[in-house]
Parts: sequence; C-alpha cells; structure tokens
Amino acid sequence: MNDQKPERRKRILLAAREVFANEGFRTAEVKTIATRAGVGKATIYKHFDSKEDLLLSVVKADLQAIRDIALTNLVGAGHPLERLKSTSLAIADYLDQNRNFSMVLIREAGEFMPEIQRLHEDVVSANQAFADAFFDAMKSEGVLPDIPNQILLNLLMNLTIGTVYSWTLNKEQDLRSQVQQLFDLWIKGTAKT
Amino acid sequence: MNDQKPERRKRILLAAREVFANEGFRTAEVKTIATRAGVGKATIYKHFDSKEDLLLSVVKADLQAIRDIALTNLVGAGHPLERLKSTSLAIADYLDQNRNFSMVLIREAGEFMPEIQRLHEDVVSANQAFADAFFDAMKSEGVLPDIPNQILLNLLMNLTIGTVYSWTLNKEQDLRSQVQQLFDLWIKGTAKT
Amino acid sequence: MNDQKPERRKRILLAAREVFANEGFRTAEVKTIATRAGVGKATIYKHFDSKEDLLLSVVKADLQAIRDIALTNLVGAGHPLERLKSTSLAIADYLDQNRNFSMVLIREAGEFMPEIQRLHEDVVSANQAFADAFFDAMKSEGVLPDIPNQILLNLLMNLTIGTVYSWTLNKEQDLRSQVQQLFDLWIKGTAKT
Amino acid sequence: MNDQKPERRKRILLAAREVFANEGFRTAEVKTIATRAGVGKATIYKHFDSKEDLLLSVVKADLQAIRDIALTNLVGAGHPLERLKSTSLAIADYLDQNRNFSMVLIREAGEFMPEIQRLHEDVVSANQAFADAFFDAMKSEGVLPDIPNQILLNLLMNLTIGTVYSWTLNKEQDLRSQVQQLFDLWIKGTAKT
DNA sequence: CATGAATGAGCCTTCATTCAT
DNA sequence: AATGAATGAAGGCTCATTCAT
Repeated sequence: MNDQKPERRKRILLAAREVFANEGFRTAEVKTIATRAGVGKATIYKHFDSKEDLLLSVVKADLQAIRDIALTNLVGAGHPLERLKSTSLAIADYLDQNRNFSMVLIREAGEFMPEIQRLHEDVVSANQAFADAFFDAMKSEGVLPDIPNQILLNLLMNLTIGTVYSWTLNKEQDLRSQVQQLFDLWIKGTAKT
Repeated sequence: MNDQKPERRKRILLAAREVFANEGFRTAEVKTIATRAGVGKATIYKHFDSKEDLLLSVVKADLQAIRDIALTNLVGAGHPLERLKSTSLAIADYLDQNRNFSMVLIREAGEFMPEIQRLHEDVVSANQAFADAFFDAMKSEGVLPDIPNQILLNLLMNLTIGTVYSWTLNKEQDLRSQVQQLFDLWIKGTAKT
Repeated sequence: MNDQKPERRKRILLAAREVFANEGFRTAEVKTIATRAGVGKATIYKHFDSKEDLLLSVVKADLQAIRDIALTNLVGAGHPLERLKSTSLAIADYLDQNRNFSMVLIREAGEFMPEIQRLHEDVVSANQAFADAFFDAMKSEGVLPDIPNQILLNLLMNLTIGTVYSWTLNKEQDLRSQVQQLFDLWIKGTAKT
Repeated sequence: MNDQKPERRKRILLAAREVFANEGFRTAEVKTIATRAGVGKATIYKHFDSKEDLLLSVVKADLQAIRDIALTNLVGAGHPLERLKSTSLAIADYLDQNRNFSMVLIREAGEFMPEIQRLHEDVVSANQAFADAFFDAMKSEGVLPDIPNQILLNLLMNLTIGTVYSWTLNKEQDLRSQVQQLFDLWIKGTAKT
C-alpha cells in the first residue's frame, strides 16, 4: 500500500534502462517507456523533470549500486590483491546481470560527454589516495612492479574500460570469466617472480 | 573543373567530421555542415544518400586511412615488437592529429552499435592469422609470455580500446606519449626477464 | 455543517474570479484555483462540471449581483435622470470594488462570444419596454433630445461599454468618477437648453 | 516570380486572421492556418517566429492599414468636422470589409492585454497634440462644446470603442451606417444651436 | 465526502529531405 | 549542377479530468 510509490519509480527506471539500451536515448520515446513501465506518460514527468533527467537518473542509480558493491568488498579482510579480485568479480557479476546498464552508458556516453567526463575525473581524483595506499600495499607484497602509481592506475583503468567496452559489444561473452582470466594471468605472472 | 567535385566531397566530409564531433550525430544539423563546408544543403544530398550515410562515410574514410598506415608500417623490416611499436606510434600520431575522428567514433558508437559490432568482428577475424603469426614471432623472441594467442589478442585490444577511450575524454593528453609509455613498460618488463 | 458547502462554493468562485482575471481563462490552471480556494482539485469538479462551467458561473454570479443593484436603484423615487445616475453610480461602485469581474468579462468575451452575444441580446430585448418608458419620461423632462429610443439606447450602451472597457485597461482610473463626469456633462448640457 | 514570397506571407496573414477570428488564438491550430493558406506548417515558422508572433503580426498589419487610412483622410481639405467624418467613414468601411480583424482584436485583447494597453497608451499620447489642434478647430467652429480636450477625447474614444465592440457582436450591423448615424446626430445637434 | 496521484489527448515546434529555379 | 525555400512527420511536455483511497 505505502510502498506503491517507490515501486512505481523503480519500475520506470527499470523500463527506461531497457528501452534506452535497446533503442538509444534520442530514438527512444517516452511513451514506450511509459507503456513498458505500465504507467501513463505524465506519471513519468511527475517523477522526473525531463527525458534527459530520466536517463541521468538511470545512470546514477546504477553507479551508486556499483559504488556500494565496491565499498562493501574493498574494506573486507584478506590480501589487497584478493580483495581487489573479489571486488572486481562482484562488480562483474552485477554488470553481467544488468548488461543493459553498460549498454546505456556506452550508447549515451557521447551525447552526455560533459557529464561523463566530470564523473570520470571525479572518480579518479576522489579515489587517488585510496588507490595509492592500495597500490603501495600490493607493491610491498610483490604483486605489482615498482612503477609510479599514477601510471599503474591509468593502465588498470584503461584495461577495465576496454574490457567492459568489448563485453558490451559481444552478447555471448560473460564479464565474470573475463575478469577471472585477467586475475589468473596477473597472479600467475607475479607468482613466477 | 572536374576536380571540383572530389574537392567538394572532401570538404563536406571534413566539415561533417568536425560538426559531428562537436555536436553529436543527432544534435548536429545538416545545415550546419553545409554552411561550414561552404555548400548548399542539397549538394550534400547529391553526394550522400542521407545524414546517416554521411556519418558512416566519415568513419569509413578514417578507418581506411588507419588501415593504410597499419599496412605500410607492419610489413616493414626489424623485430616484430619494433614494427608493432612504430605502427602503433604512427596510428597514434594520426589520431592525435585527427582527434575529432575518435570523438565521432566514441560519441556515435552507441547509435550505430550494429555496424560497429560488425566492424569489430570483421577486424578480429580478418586479422586472426596475421595476428597469430605476429604473436608467435614475438613469443619466440621472448617478448610475450606463453599464453594462448586468443587471450593475448583480447588483452591487447581491450587495452587499446580503453587507452583510446580515455584519451578522447582528456583533452590535455596526447596519445603518442601514452603509447610510448606502454611500449617502454613492455620492453622494460621483458628485458628484466 | 450544512453551510460548509455553500461556503466552499463561494470560496471557489472567488478564487476563480481572481485567477481568471490575472491569468486568463486558457492560461489559468485549475490547480491554481484549487490552491487559492484552499480545496482539492477534485472538489472543484464536485461543484462545477468543467473549467468552462466554472468561468460562466463566475460571470453569472456577478451579472446577477449587478442586476440586483440595478433593480433596487431604478425603482426608487425621484426624477428618472436622478435614478439613472444613482443606479449607474451604484454599479460603478460595485465594479470598482470588483474590478476583477470586468477583467474576466473583457478577457474572456472573445472565447465565449456566442454566450456573450446571447446575453447581450437578452439584456437589450428584455429591457426594451422598461427602457422605452424610462427614455420617454426623460424626454418629457427635457433631459433627452427627441430621437428614436432605439438609437438612444444604442448610443448609451456603446458609451457604457467603451467606458467600462477603457476603465479595465487603466489601473489608475476609478469608474465612479468617470460616471460622475458623464452625468455632470449631461446635466450641464441639458440645463443650458 | 519575384512576388511569390510577399504573396505567401500575405496569404498566411490572411488565413491567420480568419482562423484566429473564427476559433480564437488558443483554440486555433497552426496546422489549420497552414492548410487554409495552402502552405506547409514549417513555412509559417519561416516567416514568423511563433504562433504568438503571427497573431501580433496580424494585428500590426491591420493597425498600420488603419493608420494609413486615417492619415490620408485627416490631412485633406474641408472643415475639420467634415474631415473627421470622412476619416471615420473610411475606417468604418475598412473594418466592415475586414470584420475579422476586429474579431481578432476583441477576442484576443485579454490574452495580450499588456501589448494592447501599450498600444492604447501610445495612440493616446502620440496623437495628443494633433487631437488638441483638431478639437480647438472644431470648438472655434462651434461644433464642439467648450469642454477640456482631455475629457472630449476620452468621451469620443469610449464611444468609438463601444460602438466597434457592439458592431463586432452583431453580425447584421454594418459599421458605416452606425458611424453615419452618429455624425448625423452630431451635425444636427450642433446645427440647432 | 474530499483528495491528489495518475492519466492521455493534444499541440507547438524542429529538422531531414525534396524540388523548382 | 547547385541551391535554399518548402515541407510534414514526429515527439516532448502540459493540463483538464477521473478515480481509488
């Protein structure tokens, strides 16, 4: 009874994610989203200021979910590399189950480049200190070569971006096994030394 | 007189690349492109079937340029790793000088995902044999670990995609030094062993 | 308890008159009226069939008020010209105190021209006999020239309409002094003769 | 050939006047106007910024026509009263032949009251000096009583407004005979004295 | 009985494409 | 051959009205 309102909002976000992923932001019609969500068009405008606001809300909701997953996993116990691995796998699982989110992000990154750029920089700078500590810990455990953290971070991020990008384009791939493979290689490579 | 047409066509493609890069495919107006190219709107439709055809022509023209650069450099003399490096740097230079092309590709990849997907698969499969030979040569020189070529190719492509993606988002970066840095790391890493 | 409904209805009519006067019929939103009346939107639809019905109710209510004022004053004692003057002044006072009504009437006359037209004709024909008697009385007192009543009535009505129209457009004017002035001129003009 | 563009613009203005007069500004659809003008909807937006701009253009075009008629007639030869009469009759003829213009003006006066108010004041103040001279001339000829010009002007304008207003509401009336009648009364009234 | 959240019909405006000059 | 004026299909958003609570 009293959980009908949040219910509606969630249904709209879900429908929007699917439709945006399938048809793209510009092509998609608000009416389509409304129909799939089982609500009227105007109801969408009660919850979101505009079509654009709806898209950004979809992205934000998913980014928060991912951030939550990351925080929960990174602060756990165990070696840094293990924690990084479990975190990465958890995120991979989330994305595998919500492939549409990545589709939306990739499809609409161009249209909303300024926003994306800001998010990109925010993430990088906000986690600089945390990443430094993490990298230092991994270096001291010998699982990372003695290379400036800045370079390592860039390398890692670019590999991540590229991996996710490829995965969104290959419908048969699952991201978890891609990540698993990367960590296997990493661990094997460092073990040799 | 008879080289006026090719001239016009090039001017239109150039203008289209800039406008698409700055404003995005859906947002950009054909009129803007026509004005910047110094031609009438109808002239564009004499050379291209539609706005979409115009975008794909822009992308194709640049992809061919890059393919030409790659072919010229890869078949040269020297160690495979050196050839790969010089090829990568040459492409990086081209992209640095034509950053707009990447902007277009990234911005519009979503809108034209089916096309991109096809190109993606085409590139991968068409170069499979060539890549295999290349990787085998590098393994025999000890600059690549003994890992299945398929995996290596994926790894390399994902890293490339991610690097290019990041570069398009950071206006201050130049791609050449990014590539240089990657090869420095690679060479340093393999030299240690 | 049972006077709460009439209370509500009046509050709605009052709010509607203000909002229609300020924003115009098409521009005004039912929600605004509901808010100003301190009721819910649906309550308005309990009392009035539609937004249009609400407007016409506003107009009718005021027309009845004016008709009542006129009847009370016209049938009094004194010379016909005096009675006409006092009636006119009383109506002017009412309009001065309810300027919004005239605003509504002028603003929306066009939108509801058929209705207004009907009202116009009704008033003219319904009061024909009464007006005739009145005019004859005034003629016999020498305060009106010997001109067909029909023409006199038209002249008077047009002057009235124009005066009211101008007054609604000039916020600083008060209608009473306009009317006062007109009767001064009239009386002075007839006194000379 | 080269008069096709002005032709189009005129046709649109003409169609707009008719449609606005028949259906009112808010109710009227741009599509209807386009169809009646025999052009596409977008063509209207080539010539006018918006639907509102279109309405104001209709009004302005007619006001200019009327102003031209007035200027041409007022500066002619003959007694002032005669010139005023011929001017008024000329304008009446114009309005009789373009009754729709008045319909539009009356219908939309409310919606665009600020604009109308400005026009109203402009007309009054711009012609103050001219009107003063005219009234003085008529007073010296004994066709106007010795009353302040300001009051006379108001009286005349209100009578005019009311007369036009009534005429727009009565489809059978023609304005010329109304004006003729008024001047007959006026001349007869002053002749007696 | 009063409410306000939900609805969907309706409309202005834009822009890719065409065609007469 | 080149042009740009003309076109009309398409879509985001508003608001009068309804109905479940």
